[in-house]
Amino acid sequence: MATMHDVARLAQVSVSTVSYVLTGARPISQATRNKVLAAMAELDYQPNAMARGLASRRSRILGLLMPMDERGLGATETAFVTGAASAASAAGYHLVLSPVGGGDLDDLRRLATQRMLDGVVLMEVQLADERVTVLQEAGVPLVLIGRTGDTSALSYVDIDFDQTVREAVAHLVGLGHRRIVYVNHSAATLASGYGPALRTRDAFVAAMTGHGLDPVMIAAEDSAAGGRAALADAFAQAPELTAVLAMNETAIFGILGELTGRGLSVPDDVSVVSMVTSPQVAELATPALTAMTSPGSALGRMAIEALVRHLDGAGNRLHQQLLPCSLEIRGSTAAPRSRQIMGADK
Amino acid sequence: MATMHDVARLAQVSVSTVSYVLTGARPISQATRNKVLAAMAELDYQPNAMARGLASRRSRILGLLMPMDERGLGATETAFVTGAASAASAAGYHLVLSPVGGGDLDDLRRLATQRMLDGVVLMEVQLADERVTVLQEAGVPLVLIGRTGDTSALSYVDIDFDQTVREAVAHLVGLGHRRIVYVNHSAATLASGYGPALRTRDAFVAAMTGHGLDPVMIAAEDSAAGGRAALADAFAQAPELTAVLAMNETAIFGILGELTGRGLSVPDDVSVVSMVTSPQVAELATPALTAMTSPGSALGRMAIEALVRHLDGAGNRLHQQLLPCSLEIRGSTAAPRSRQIMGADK
DNA sequence: CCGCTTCGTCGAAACGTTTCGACGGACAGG
DNA sequence: CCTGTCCGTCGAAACGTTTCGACGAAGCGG
Repeated sequence: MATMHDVARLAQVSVSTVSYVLTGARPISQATRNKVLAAMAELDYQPNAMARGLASRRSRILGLLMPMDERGLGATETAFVTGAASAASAAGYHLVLSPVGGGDLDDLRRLATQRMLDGVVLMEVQLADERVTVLQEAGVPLVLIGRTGDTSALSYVDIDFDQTVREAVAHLVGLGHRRIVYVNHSAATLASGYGPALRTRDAFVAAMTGHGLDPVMIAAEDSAAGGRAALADAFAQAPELTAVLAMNETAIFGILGELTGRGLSVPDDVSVVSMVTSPQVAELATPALTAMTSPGSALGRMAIEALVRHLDGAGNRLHQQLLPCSLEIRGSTAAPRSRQIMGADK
Repeated sequence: MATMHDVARLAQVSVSTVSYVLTGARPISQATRNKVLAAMAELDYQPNAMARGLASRRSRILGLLMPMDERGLGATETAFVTGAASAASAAGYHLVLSPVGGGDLDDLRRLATQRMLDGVVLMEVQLADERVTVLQEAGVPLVLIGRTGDTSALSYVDIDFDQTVREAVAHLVGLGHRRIVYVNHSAATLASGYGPALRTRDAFVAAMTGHGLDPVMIAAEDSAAGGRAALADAFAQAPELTAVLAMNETAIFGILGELTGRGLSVPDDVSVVSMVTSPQVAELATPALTAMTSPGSALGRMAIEALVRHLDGAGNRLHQQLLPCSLEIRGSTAAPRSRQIMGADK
């Protein structure tokens, strides 16, 4: 393990000069720079991260805090992560993921307070999220993916659920559907203040009302069984439904199974649109699902970039940005066959 | 940010005494200890991780390196992670996940060589894995989840594929199945040296031969379409098949879809067993899949424990351990209906 | 009662960087 | 030719711990 001293000795310069070559904090002549670089290469020098962190009071490590429940990470979350990781690496930071479950708030506080993390990106934010409080108290720069209820003092990037839902509904209405059911997450999830569930609910009501239609929403457990039950509910509440819009990526497989079970075909009898879904998951179904694809990797990248800007630049401004999902039409949507449509364009 | 100096001053002891209270490296009288602890509490003291790491030359951070491809993390991988995280936290270490894709070997080398990680657990190991070489050269203690081809000098924990396959086959044979097809990962994956694919292939041949049966294996792409194609292949090679054993968690949905498409019912016409599958995924299908559930969280825990033992204890011994998946019988397996069975017990 | 361990504590030297003040020398303006 | 800037470099002091050697004070066997 060569140290800066070794490099300095070999290059016949002082230690501080080596440091300046590395950090660029002060100008160094090209000649000296080359000597130093040659010495570093010869010794295979690697700076010691701990010493650097201690002296500079910045670790150049960013944390991405992701709750890991037993359900696993969908492709959407994975895209966040890879987008964030490559952005961090481009900015000269390391990104570490920390699997903070619900219980380990203390662990989180310790991590934050030990000055090991320069900044943090928080995933899967609840409308009221204790983690945000803990981190703010610890004075750690913070960017959210998702939003708390009160966003006045927080930087975040999030999906534009409002526009996403509006586009999804517009697609179905454009095809001629009139009776559209929205399958959301479970009632418990809604009650717990899960932002996406709440925001899409409101957006759905708004979008449907805007078209002069009646919004029907069902809450479904995050499981195949939940999806089946939800579809039964849906037919009870709206027997003449011709389209389903589902937020619940897990339940959707149950919905499809139940549809088949009832002898209904997708998309001829019922059209299905899956919200905030990755292409990979959409392709799992038969037929492949028309879906609103989430801008996962872009969100991850933007979150990190905002954080880095906050750390490097003096700028204390908040970064608040929304990105809609993009509609990708696959095989699960079509014009409804039962009733002929009037007034629908195309 | 209070430092040790502040604590020492308040408690009227020397700095080193405070350090000994914290680390337990030398005995401290109960009276002094209490004074120090009181001072720490009063100042809300938190040790600085960087300074500690610099002075002690150990970061108390463990890395879990997981390749993040676009496919996302299944519940199995997630279980690894949570198991590992809780074990690390119990041992007084932090666990950070580093999403190392294929390309960033340099990034990995940097991370390892900057003495930021005390040790590393590697997931999804290939039979010939460059990452292992890089880390060994950097001198970072290493435990694998999975195995390389040559395991002579490596610590690892892995699934006991041999026994897992044997149990799965035994289950089907016990039900009376004779014509069993194994759907593995794709030919490309096999060629790339993906251990689980190769090991299960060999184990399947051995198990079937052991029962005096003919092993039929199909390679399937990791997609629903791949599964459908595989099933077509399977019927071409073994028209009278009554059971499918699938390693490919993604393809299995295509297999099920295709089965339904051909008017065959599960499990009455064809039994299906899914290998190395989490309960969550198994429940997605209709009917829920009989599956070999992977001991994910146990594997993660054991990997970390082995690593910590290696770091803390002087023991330089290798840790090599295999754990089988456990058979969980759900709705997708039953006795074959077409031919009556003779000689099958039960 | 004397020399020997053992126990609890202290002071100081690392650990490997960054960063600040200082200082020659080159260079420009007057 | 003198003075004031700027540029490139140096030396030394942090940064907040751990850890080592030392040293009094007990405790003990003889």
